[in-house]
Amino acid sequence: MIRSRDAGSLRAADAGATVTLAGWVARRRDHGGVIFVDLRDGSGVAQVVFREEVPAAHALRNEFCVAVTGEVRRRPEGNDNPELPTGQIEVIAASLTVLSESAPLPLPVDDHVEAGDDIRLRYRYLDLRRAGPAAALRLRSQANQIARRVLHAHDFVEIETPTLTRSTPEGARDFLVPVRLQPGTWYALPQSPQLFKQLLMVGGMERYYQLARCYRDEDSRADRQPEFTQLDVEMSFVGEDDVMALGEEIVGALWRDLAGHEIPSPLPRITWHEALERYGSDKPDLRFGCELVDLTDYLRGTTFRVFAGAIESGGYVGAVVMPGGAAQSRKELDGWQDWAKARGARGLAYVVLDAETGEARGPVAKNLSAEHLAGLADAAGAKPGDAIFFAADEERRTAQELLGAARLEIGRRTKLIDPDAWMFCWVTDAPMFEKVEGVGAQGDGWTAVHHPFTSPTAEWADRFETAPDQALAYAYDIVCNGNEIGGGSIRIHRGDVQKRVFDLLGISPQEAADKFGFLLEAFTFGPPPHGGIAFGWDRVCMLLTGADSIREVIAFPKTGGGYDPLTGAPTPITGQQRAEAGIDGKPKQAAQAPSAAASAPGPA
RNA sequence: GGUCCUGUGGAGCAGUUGGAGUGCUCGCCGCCCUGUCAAGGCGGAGGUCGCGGGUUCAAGUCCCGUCAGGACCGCCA
Repeated sequence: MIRSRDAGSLRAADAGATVTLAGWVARRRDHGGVIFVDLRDGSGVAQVVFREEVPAAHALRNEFCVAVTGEVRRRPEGNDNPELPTGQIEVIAASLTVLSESAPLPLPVDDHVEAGDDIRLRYRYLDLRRAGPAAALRLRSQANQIARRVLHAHDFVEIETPTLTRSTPEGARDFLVPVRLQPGTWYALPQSPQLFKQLLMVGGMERYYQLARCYRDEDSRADRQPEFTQLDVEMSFVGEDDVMALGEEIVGALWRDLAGHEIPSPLPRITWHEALERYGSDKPDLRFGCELVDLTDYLRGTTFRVFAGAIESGGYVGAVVMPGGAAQSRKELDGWQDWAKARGARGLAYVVLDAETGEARGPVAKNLSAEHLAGLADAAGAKPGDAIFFAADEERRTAQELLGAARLEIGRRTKLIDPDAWMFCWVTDAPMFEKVEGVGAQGDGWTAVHHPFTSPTAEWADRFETAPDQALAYAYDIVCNGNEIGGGSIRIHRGDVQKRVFDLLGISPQEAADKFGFLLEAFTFGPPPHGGIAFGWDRVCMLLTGADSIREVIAFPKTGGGYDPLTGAPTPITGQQRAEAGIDGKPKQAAQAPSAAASAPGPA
């Protein structure tokens, strides 16, 4: 080793020791006759003192990579720096080796300066020399270890699955890879290891996990990248409660060790329908109240057309209260209309309650009857001085989600959200199916909310076809502070049930065989009941580090356009690459699952 | 595909009603400086105001387009 000690590990007890440190010049203070250099390595920072014996120190510049040998000394009286763990000591340099020089920096390596995202990503390796970004990656490493510790304690087996594979049934766009050896054919990068982990259950591995890289070709968000990581888990011979208990154990260990927070056990559970009713979201933020109020019955009979139209068509009118919202200016209240329109709503009706008299005012108030206005505050749970926002739609969920978004915005604007709080819950009993609008000749159909291998609940197993819009699944999401950090389900392991699900989804036996024949075939050989969960590992690490984007916990993230400013990927290819890659080749035969002919789904 | 915000020496920002590339902090270069710790002092270099077009006597500033980054909707568990 070039160094004998880590700079950040030095303490007063080390005084008198001769050490060799190696690291970077974080900062220098050149006084002419004496030069102080903050030497930074992976462990921290220590002050090195250069005097006339080491004149080369004058030439040091920021981020030069150096090795220094010298004696650790207690700092002179009054010169301690209580800000630094190493602030009681300094190293008196006897010799200096410049291991490599640094060009002038394109961005400051300085914890006090926040550079723009593009320049940080372009020079991510310099960004990572800063304490914050470095700590984020180190925390992620610890999170990985904690998860592995918990899972290995339960005899889980870490297994890698292919990334050059077939399309998986998650429903997003695939990234495709051309195959040179079979021109005209393509691998898909996995959107998750879903099918492989189920095959591993058929294979008797019983308990599988993997920190799996997943790929989805959809637009980025602060919490979405085209490639991301899941902690993927699957278990055999279990029910929902078993999977959720394990999930809680993992989350509990993470937050205990990395956030110093003890989560309640068991975590609260809320059904998917209740989450929408109360919070207007399938990933409710429980850090504050302001729950939605269903006013459909209360306002029945109103002549206000916006509400009456929704009610008469069997829809929903609801409200959310903004505490103190009556104090908003007309401009602010108009701003809510723009806010609502920006998310595709026609507007956001509101009533403000006079802070003194409680009288309801605002454009909507004129349209409501005296009786409806008189009881409105009580019905909505509002006080004088509050504002009440309404949403009405013939689709219950549409109106509720608008109110849910308004609720979050209220929480932010009125600072009702405690930034230090951790509020977890499970959202259970998700619907199995969601209606899809008919395309062309096809009428309306159904699509799987989770994926087509998700098991109906026992209650619905025999009759989900009778009311697909109401059928419930053994599917569960774990939510933290309004972020979905994981989700899973119990899978279908019976061929007859799987066939009925495909029938409802409009997937023909031929199509099922083409896409998933290998899985269906596997399920003819005694598949165990099984289920699992996958955590959005980037999001988990983002929350644990307090970052507001998963980019902060990814070593080399991409920009919103899928561009990597560091490597310049993606790039065009040469004509030769194109020819070799087989992109333009014609496949010899239509790609089929190997078992397509043998295993049209039938009773297992 | 859509909406919004941002783009000004290497970094982060300010730039008023349209009136000279003006300013601040840091960095960079040179000189000085023996106890600093986001050291200090003096001097200096460094600019296609993202790019293109338009309005105007005059554009960093107003308008249109475009590119890049960010946030969001659609999309995506």
